[in-house]
Amino acid sequence: MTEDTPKTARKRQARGEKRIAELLDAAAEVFAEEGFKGATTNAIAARAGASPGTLYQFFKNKEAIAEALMARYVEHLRAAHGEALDTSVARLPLDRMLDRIVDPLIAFDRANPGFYALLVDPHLPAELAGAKRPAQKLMFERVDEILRERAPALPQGERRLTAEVAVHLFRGLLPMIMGATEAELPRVSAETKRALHGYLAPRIGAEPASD
Amino acid sequence: MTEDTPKTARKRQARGEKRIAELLDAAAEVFAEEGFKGATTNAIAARAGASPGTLYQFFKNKEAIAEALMARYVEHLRAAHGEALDTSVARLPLDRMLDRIVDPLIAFDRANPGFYALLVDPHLPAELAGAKRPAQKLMFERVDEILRERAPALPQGERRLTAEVAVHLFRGLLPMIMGATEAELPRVSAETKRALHGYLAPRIGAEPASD
Amino acid sequence: MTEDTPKTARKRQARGEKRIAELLDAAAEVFAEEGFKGATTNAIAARAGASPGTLYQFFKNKEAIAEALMARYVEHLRAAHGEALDTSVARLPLDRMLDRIVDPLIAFDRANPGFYALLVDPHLPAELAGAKRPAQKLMFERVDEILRERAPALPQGERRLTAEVAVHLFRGLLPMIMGATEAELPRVSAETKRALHGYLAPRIGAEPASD
Amino acid sequence: MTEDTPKTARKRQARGEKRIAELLDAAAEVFAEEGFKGATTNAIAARAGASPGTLYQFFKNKEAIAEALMARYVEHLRAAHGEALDTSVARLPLDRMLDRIVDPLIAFDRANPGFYALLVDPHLPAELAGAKRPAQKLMFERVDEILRERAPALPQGERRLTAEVAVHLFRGLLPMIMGATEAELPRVSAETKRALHGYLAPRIGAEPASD
DNA sequence: TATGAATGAGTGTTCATTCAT
DNA sequence: TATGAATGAACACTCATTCAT
Repeated sequence: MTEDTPKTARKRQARGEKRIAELLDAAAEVFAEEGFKGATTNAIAARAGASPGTLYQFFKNKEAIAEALMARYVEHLRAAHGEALDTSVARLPLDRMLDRIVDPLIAFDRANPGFYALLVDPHLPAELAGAKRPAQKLMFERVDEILRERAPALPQGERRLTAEVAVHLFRGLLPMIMGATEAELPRVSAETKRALHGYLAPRIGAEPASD
Repeated sequence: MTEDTPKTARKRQARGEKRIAELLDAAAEVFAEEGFKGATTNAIAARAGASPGTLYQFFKNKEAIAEALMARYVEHLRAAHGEALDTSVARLPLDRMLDRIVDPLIAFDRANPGFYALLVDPHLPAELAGAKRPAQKLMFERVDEILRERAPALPQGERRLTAEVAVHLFRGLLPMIMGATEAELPRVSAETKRALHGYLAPRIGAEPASD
Repeated sequence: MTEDTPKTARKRQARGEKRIAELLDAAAEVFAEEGFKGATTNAIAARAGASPGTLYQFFKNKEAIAEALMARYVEHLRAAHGEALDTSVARLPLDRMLDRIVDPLIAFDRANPGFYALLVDPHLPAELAGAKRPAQKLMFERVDEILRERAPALPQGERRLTAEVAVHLFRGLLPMIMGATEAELPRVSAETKRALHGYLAPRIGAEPASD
Repeated sequence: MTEDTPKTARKRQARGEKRIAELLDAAAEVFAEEGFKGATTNAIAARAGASPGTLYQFFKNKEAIAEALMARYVEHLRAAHGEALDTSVARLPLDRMLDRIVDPLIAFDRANPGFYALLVDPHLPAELAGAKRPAQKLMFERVDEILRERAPALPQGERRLTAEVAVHLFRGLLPMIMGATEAELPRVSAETKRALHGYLAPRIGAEPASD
């Protein structure tokens, strides 16, 4: 019998995906600690309790690991603050809206320091730089979409710039967010929202447009 | 005469310092392109038209190069927006004040991409991480000082937090600032100031306190 | 099965240990020819038909190679003139006793020029200097033990000094021993024993004490 | 005036020789501490308060330094226990003879650890190995000469072997001699003589042949 | 004569990746 | 699928030696 029975195949695939998940978890830790360049494929494999050979059974090379990891992050991000949210959020007062957007983002970033490590690294190899795009795009597009919903009169160019700047402002505060203790977090979180509020209010108003 | 004549000694020293400057220039370029970890001491030496041996005649190791480079940046920064500026700036309307602070900073960062590369890298070796401190401190303290001048009533804790957040907001926009073409720059610059204005105005007022 | 079958594991381990042995053999040769400092890790790897990477898979650094080599020598030495010998040897007439001790030592040293190279080098790095200790101690203690058996009346201090001097006398002749052709060896060997006999006889007698 | 006046020339030469002496002193120290391979020409120059360039003004290369140093040692050795000594010494009782030979040698070696460092190093570059020859030859020939004087009946072959072995026995004890504190020295010295006495007495007699 | 910057081949070591099992 | 030994091109750094001044 050279073919697997379906059951065996499924089991094998399941095992493979578990391995992949373990390897990505390990990679996230090592990237978070050492950065992409500083991370060693051997260290990643070891952290996952696997051998280098096993690592390369699942990933073509180091870049591919980071790509897959980024892809997983994007997926999680998308799942977390799902599509549904968007429209409703745009109708809230600005401060409530920011609560709804910023809090889960902060939670996600703090829960996933590997995400931050990759996102923030300005010297990823060219191929990988592309892999951050989806994450950045995801955040940018979510914000852009909300802005469109919220301020339909805003010209597209200005809206896109606003969205991009807003994302970058948040990114700028990430080091503080990541470095804060649990006790310090509320203040940092409040400042984050204050900053975004200060930037956005003049453009989109503190209150949603009345219909 | 076993001692150099002063003239000879001075010439030698001048040559040495010129070499150091060339090496730091080269290092700045390579760090900007590849990041600290990605930069190769051989590449730095080659870029400076020197041999690896020469590089190590002046710098103990790779970290020392980055440290010296950072020190030079800090010195330049300090020279550029000298002490004198501070007090006067605090009495301007907020938007004028931001012009006076933000424009030279943007100019400096764009002129010194190596500075940005080191400042932003979250995975520098421990020894080097300390070398960024003075630069960060310089920026933070300048802002803090201005805030104190501008809003003496602001409690210290809040003031320090505000200063730190402001610096981080600026840093967050640096990727856009660095990546902008000369044509795009005015818009990016304007957005930068808008963001800082939005964040600071509620705390320190758009107009200076009347005496 | 995520575990190796015992057989596979054993085979892999066997391969590893064979490699280690090959690398140590190569190291012994290169150390013998060039001394520790003069030996190149690349040369050692090449001599073993391996790549530098392989060498470093098994040894942390150059020192560790020499340490492992020394440990192997000590082990062989211990195995060669095993414990059993000691007591019996002490009851022989001095010249017969020296035959029993000196001949295998000469054979060992000539068979292991790398041992000599490390033992004799007075400028090993500090860590490594400690690794010679066991070998020196082994030889010293064997002699000390024999002396105690042979001349129980000899005060400990004198006995220890005698043992140490005897070992050094032998070591002093090692260059002649190592450099001798097979044809010259008997004369060198005879002189070695004569020298030791001349030094030891006055202290412990040419004949064993009669019970 | 393109020619130096004799006085100037002499002064210059004197200065040159002083420099050479300083450089050799420095070299002796560094060789003693680090061995020949471990010594750095830069370290030697620095220790002498000179620049590398100056060092190479006087010595063709690192080997030449060691050669010159060895030559100086040989000269000093020769001066210390001058020719005159020989004949008289051979007529003394063996223990008195050994006092006369061994004590100054011990003193010389302890005073010149650089000598020991070079003499003992088995891995000097080929060219340099030759430079030790004169020192070894000096010691060997002195002993050989004394033996001839003392025991004219001894066949040449045996005599030469005896001389060589005696020199090696002494060399073997050098590590103890060099490492001994001033307080320990008398015991070590006594053992040295005892060992040589034990080896030599059977061949040349404890008392000089009566005329 | 003296300096010290300059050189560049070479050292120990690392690490992404491959391969035999 | 998994292992871990094997590879070899790089890398940071050194040092004997040369050269411009």
